[in-house]
Amino acid sequence: MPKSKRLMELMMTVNRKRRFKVQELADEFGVSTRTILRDLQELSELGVPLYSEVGPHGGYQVVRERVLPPIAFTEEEAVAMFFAVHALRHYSSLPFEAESASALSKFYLHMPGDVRDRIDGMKDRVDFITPTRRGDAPCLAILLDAAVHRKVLAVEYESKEKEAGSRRIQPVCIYANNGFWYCTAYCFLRQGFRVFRCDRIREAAYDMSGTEPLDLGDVSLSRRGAAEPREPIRLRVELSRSGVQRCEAELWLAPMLHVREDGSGAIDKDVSRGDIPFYTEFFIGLGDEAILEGPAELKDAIRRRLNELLARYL
Amino acid sequence: MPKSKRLMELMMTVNRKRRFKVQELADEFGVSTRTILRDLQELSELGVPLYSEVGPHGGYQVVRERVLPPIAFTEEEAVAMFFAVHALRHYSSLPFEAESASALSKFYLHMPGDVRDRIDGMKDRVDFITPTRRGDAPCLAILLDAAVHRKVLAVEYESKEKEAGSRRIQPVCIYANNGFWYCTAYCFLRQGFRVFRCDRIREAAYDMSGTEPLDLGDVSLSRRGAAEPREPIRLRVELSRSGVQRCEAELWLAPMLHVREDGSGAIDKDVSRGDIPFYTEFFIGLGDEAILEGPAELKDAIRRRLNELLARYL
DNA sequence: GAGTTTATGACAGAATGTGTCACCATTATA
DNA sequence: TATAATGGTGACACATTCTGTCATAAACTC
Repeated sequence: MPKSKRLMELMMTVNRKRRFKVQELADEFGVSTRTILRDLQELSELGVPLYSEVGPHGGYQVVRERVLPPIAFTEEEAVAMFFAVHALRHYSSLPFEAESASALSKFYLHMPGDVRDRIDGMKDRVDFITPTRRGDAPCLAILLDAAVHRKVLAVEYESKEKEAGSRRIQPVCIYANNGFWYCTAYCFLRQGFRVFRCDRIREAAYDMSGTEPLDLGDVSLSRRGAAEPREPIRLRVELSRSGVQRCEAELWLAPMLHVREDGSGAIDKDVSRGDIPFYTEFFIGLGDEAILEGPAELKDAIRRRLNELLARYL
Repeated sequence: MPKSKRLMELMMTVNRKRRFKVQELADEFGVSTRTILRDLQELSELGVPLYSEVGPHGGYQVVRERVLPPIAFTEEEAVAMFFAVHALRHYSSLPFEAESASALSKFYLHMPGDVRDRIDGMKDRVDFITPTRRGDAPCLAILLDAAVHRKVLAVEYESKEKEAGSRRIQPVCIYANNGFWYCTAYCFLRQGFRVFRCDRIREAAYDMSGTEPLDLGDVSLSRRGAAEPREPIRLRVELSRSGVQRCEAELWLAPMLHVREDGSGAIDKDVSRGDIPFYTEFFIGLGDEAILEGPAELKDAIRRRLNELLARYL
C-alpha cells in the first residue's frame, strides 16, 4: 500500500478508536511498529491532536477534539457554508460551544486568495438576520444532551407569572425562533408538554431524584402545532392590500389567508372560540386594513376592549 | 520536497490558475513533465475534475466547479456547521444555488459512522427556525451580483401601494429577515435609498440604459438604522412584567428598555416626533401591560385612534 | 507537414520509505 | 525493588516507490 493511502486510513482508524496501542495498528496495517510510530508523528504534524502515555495501560489517545477526514468542497458549496455559519454569529448562545467561530476562520484561512476575495466582497452584502437578544441561555448544551439521551432535568424556571420555581422536565427538542431559544419538554410538574424559553431557565442539572424518563421516541420537532380548532366559530375578515401584506408576515395566519388577483384578500376559516382574546388584540392592531364581518362575538370583544383602553387614556 | 506535499501544493496551484500547461507546472515545481503528468493523474483520481486538450492552445483545465483544498474539521465544528447549513433548508430561495444541499450530503457522507449517529440523534432535536413564506425570490442571485459588482439593475417592483412599476436600482446589500429577503438599494426613481422585498421584485435584469452606477463603497450592511431621532420628544412608559417580556421581543425596542430587578421595567428615551403614529399602534397593542406617562401628544394620538377604531366597530 | 501539446510505457537511477536492532525513559504492579 | 508494558529515538541496510529520460503515439492548429 502506498504510504499516502496508509496515512489516510490511519487517520480514519485513529479517529474511530479513540484509544489504541502502536502494536495494534502495526498488526492491522501489516507494517512494523517503527513505521507506525513514524506515521503517527506525521499525523501529529498534520494537525491530528495525538497524546501518548508510556507504561502499562498507556497508549495513544486522540485528545480533545478528533479531527475528521478532510473534505473537499467546491467553491459554491464553500461559499454557501461560509454564510450559513456566518449567520450563527447573531446568536448569543448556541448548543455547541464556540466551534462555529473556529470553523469559520478555518474556512476563511484555507481558501485560495481569490475565493477569499469573493467572500470579502460578499461579506458585507449578504446576511441572514436573527434578532439579537440580550439574555443568553447558558444551559442549551445540557438541554440538548438531555433531549438526545432521554434524561430528566431539574430546572429553575422563571415563568411569565411567577418569580422562579423549580420543576423536573424531560426535554424533547430545542429550537431557535426569532432570536430566542425554546425547549419543548414534558413537564412532570404540570403533567404535560410545555414550551420553555431557554433564557428563562436559570439553572439546569441532571435530575437525581430518580424520576423515570418517558419514552418520547415519536415526539419530536416535526410534531409541533396543527391542532383542530375546538369549539369552532367562523372568522370572516375582508383585507386591504396592506392588510394582506401584514397578515402574510404573521406565520400562524398565512395558511388561512386567501389572496385575490388584485392583492386584496380575505379570511374565512373556523377558529377556536378560546382564541378570541388573541384575535381581539390582533385585529385592533390591523386597524383600517381589515373589515371584520364576523363573528359578532369577536366584534363585541373588540368593542369592549377598545372602551377599556379608552378609559385608561382619559 | 516529499511527494505528498507536492500533491497538496499542486492542487492549490491548479485551483488558482484554472488553465495551465504541463511544462509550466514542471518548471514551477522543479520536476520533470513526466512527474507532473503522473501527479495530475493522481489528483484526478482523488476527485479534482481535470480536463485536458491536446494540440496547440490546448492544455489542462479544471472543469466545472473547482475543488478547494480539503479542510479537516473537528467533530464539534462539523456538527455546528451541519446544523448551520441544515437551517438553510427553511429558505425557499437562496442567493446561492442548490449548493447547500450538496454540501450537507457531502458532510453527512464523509462522517465516520459514530458522528453520523450523533447527528442523526440530534437532527430532530435541534433547529433554527425561520418562518417559511410562500413567494420565493427568483432574482436573489442577480441582486447579489449587482451589489458586489456595483451594477445598476432594471427591475419590475410591486410596491405596497401600486400594482407594479419598473425602476432602476443599484443594490447595496441583501438580507433575510423573518423569512423574507430584503434588498436595500439606491433607487434612481425616488433618488434615495429604499428597502425592497425581494419576492415582490418580479423581474430583474442588468440595466442597459447606461445609468452611471454610484460609488456606494461605504454603504453596507453595517450601516443600517441607528439614526439620531429628529425633533426628539420624550417617551416615558412604565411596564409590567409581561409588558417587559413583550417589549424584549421587539427588536427596535430592546435597546431603550430599562429592566428592574423584579422584572418590571420602564422606557425613558427621546424618540422622533415623526414616529408617533407608529408608537400609537404599538402601545394600543400592549394594552394593560404599559402605563404611558408621556408625552401628552402620544396620549392624544392614542385616544383619537381608539375613538376612530371604536367608530368602525359600532 | 510542421509544430504543439497531452498520453503512455519502459527502465535505470535517485530518493524515499521500511524493518531490525539497540537502547532509553516512564510507569503500573507484583 | 524488580519486572513487564509501553512509547521514543537513532542508525543502517535493504525494499519499495518515485522520478527523469527516452521513445512513441495521437490529437489538434495553422
